[in-house]
Amino acid sequence: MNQVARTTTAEAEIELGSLSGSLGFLLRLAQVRVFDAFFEDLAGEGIKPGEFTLLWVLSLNGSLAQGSLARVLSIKPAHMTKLVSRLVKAGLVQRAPSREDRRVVDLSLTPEGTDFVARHKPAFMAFHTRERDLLSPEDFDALTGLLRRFTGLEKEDTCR
Amino acid sequence: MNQVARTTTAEAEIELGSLSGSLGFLLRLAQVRVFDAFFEDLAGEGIKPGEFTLLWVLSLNGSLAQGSLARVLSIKPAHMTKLVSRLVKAGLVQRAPSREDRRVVDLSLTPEGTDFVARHKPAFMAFHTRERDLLSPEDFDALTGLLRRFTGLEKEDTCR
DNA sequence: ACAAAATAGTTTACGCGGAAATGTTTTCCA
DNA sequence: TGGAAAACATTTCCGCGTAAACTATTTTGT
Repeated sequence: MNQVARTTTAEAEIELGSLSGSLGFLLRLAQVRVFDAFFEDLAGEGIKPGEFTLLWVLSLNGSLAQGSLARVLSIKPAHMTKLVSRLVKAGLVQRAPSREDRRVVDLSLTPEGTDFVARHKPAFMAFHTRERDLLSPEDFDALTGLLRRFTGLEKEDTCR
Repeated sequence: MNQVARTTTAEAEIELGSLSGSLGFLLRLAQVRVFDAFFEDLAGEGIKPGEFTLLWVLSLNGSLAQGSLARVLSIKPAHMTKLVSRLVKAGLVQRAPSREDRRVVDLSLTPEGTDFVARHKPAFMAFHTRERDLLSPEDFDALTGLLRRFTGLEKEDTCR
């Protein structure tokens, strides 16, 4: 677990120099913090962030090519194979060779996978609202907005 | 047919649902992006972010207890031991049992370590300025400011 | 048409990072 | 004071994630 800074006197005064303005360093610290919050909430559920994200996106899109999903989630192909294999073994996801291009593998949820997502959706949404509580509402919106722009996810208008 | 008819063109329109507002998801994407930028710049230098961060902080503080350094950088003790061992083996860092408390290990740079940091400081600073170019200046400052507050690194007020 | 290049996914081998258990030293307090 | 509890580092074991090499398909160039 992440120790709450039992800040001995010297520890608070450690000089970080330009590190404290480094985006990479700050992003890492922030991610560690969110990760801790995730497991505080969902430790007992047997869910891991990456796995549930994959199931979630599949549940929203029905069926997707494995490669497309990998690119959208910034998951490398090698890792994707293992991630999907785990979920297939768990009976939540099924692979099917695409009929249009026999190189690609189409992924979709099994009935069990659909049920799994439905069962855990409340905890997932609860975590999102809990994320918000780590900052003031306006700071949270500002932060996610900047991150969306930074990551190129600024697709604000859904096809309308 | 529905949205899946053509997976190649559908990639930009994959539905992410509440994921696109999830802080954890966005932080992960952002970190991947910064990580890529780091290796674009410093691939040939044989530097890895975590290792150089450790050397950097040591160079600014002279000597630190291993545990303090771990807490400040949010590195788990188990990982810290391995990280330090690598740097000791590389001749850049030296361990010394603390005189005051023989449980703690004090870390400091070797002369070679000091020289290493000095040699690579320009590339390190260049990467920081390059990080800034991934966003507009005001967005960058806003983002890092919010992250500092979020991570509890709010060392002082960002005089408003 | 057909060899060369490109693309999708898998396999293999390895490094990063963490949890739990261990050994040692220090602190606490009865 | 002496023994239990805590703190620090390390070791062992395991999962996450990537790079590089490989197989199988499709596309492309001539």
